[in-house]
Amino acid sequence: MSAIRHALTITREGDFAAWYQEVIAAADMAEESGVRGCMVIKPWGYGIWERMQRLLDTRIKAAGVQNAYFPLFIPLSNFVREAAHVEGFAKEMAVVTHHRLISDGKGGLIPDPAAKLEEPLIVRPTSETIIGDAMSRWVQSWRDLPLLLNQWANVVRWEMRTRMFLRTTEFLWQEGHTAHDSREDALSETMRALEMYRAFAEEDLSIPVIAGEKPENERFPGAVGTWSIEAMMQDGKALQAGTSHYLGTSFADAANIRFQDREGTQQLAHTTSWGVSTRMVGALIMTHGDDDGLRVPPAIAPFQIVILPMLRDNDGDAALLEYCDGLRATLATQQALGEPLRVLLDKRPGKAAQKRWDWVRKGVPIVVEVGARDAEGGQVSVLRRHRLWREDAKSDFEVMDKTRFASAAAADLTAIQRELFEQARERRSANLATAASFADLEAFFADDKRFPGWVEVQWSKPSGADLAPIEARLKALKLTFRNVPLDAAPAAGPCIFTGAPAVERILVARSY
RNA sequence: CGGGGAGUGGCGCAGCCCGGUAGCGCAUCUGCUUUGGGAGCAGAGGGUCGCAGGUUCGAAUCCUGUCUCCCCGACCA
Repeated sequence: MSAIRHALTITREGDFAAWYQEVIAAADMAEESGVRGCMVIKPWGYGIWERMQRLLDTRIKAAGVQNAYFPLFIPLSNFVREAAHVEGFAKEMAVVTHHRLISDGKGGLIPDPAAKLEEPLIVRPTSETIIGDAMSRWVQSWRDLPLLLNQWANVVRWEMRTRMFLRTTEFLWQEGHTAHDSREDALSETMRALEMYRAFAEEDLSIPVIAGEKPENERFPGAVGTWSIEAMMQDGKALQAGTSHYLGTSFADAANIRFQDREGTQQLAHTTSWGVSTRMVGALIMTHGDDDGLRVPPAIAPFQIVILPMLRDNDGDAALLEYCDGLRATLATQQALGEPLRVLLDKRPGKAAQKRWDWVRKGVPIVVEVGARDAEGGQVSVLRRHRLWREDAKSDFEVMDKTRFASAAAADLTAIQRELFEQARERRSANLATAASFADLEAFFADDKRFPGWVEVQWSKPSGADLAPIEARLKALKLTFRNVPLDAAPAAGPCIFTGAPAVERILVARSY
């Protein structure tokens, strides 16, 4: 092999946005649907989402949260009750106004004026209000609390600008909604969900994240406090990958979620909500993808190992397949990362080389090629996706004893899971800086060619009208506040914006 | 929603300015030869040119409207 011939035509370095789209197409994850901002999620993309669902759902249930399902449609009057919430979502709402179509006389269909709804229904952009409505009926006594619910659902937000997986008009997510008898308990649940997301991102997806509190201007509409996990993409931008909100009592007030406490007095419940969406798939692509396509961490790979027989369309194929199936059966009895190995024996007709590159682009962690020579020698040729092209080209395949491979596979996958995390974490560490002054911050982001990492600054945390000018100064640099890391060092010295004594350290970055 | 770009077989594109009944590469199918780092040759199939109107003898091409995608802003999981 002379020159490296990458599986994609666009590199991350060349055009990151175009590269992102090429990965989605090349890994066969999703495609446009013809409806504005809506995508068809194809089996490989959906398979990854299903793995995310399974692992996160396990964590959710382990915390004592129960799944339920609430309607897609929310009566307008129900939605309208929490003022700040409405203000935040009103401009991106899909509305159902009719329940029947009639012919327009020209071969088309139009809404039937006679079938206009008494009250419009909105398509949920999030379910605080309708779940709050149910909670108001389900919560009567302090004994009914905490009420811990979650739903897996689709939601619709009519965003101006869409990008596959990152911001689609319709997206899939889970939304946790809980009600508690005290602020402390609700806050504790908010933080529990945040920590759950951190562990999910880092342990299951190998995506390093920084968990912290959002500043006031980045809060969820109607929330008292919003926390997020932020991940650094390979172009240096930040992606908010999950959020957890403490909603105080305002949503309970709007939905009338009240309970009688131990003393017999009526109290408003304290509620929380928290969510993670299909945006995580985008985070996965931009964290682990390379110039050969996607790389999927073993914990969420629909297939962790693909066995690829080098079929020759001759009499030897039967024996080769038998050899491969033996390997598959051996692997299937083993466990890695707490679950049985997911192994595919790719028997499809077609050229083996073509199939190999298909799996490379999809990012299967381990591709095991088995040819006649391997079978005769009791061997296999192992390609580890995350190390492709890393060394001299010939060594991408490791020829090893079949039995030895089978017995080491589980540990191998566990190691890959960790290595992907380490690679991403090292990249992030190398691009995290601090700025002692606003001038430093400006200087850091002045060079557009430079990799735009994240910068931690100290600030005095002004609010309301005092926060707006700071936001504007950041916006001029295309920057936003990300969050105040939970583990940030204490502030000391002046605020870089106001010069007043700083109260905390906050991350600033370009973002999606 | 503003500013720019683009929609032509599955994918990537040419043709459009200067209207005359659609072409190239890849992919697919067939045959032969190949076969362990993306095979070669030969042949074949596949498109009402995003959609709707209009102009014209005739529209992928000109005009109007509209939908969708991409980039830059404003909005956001």
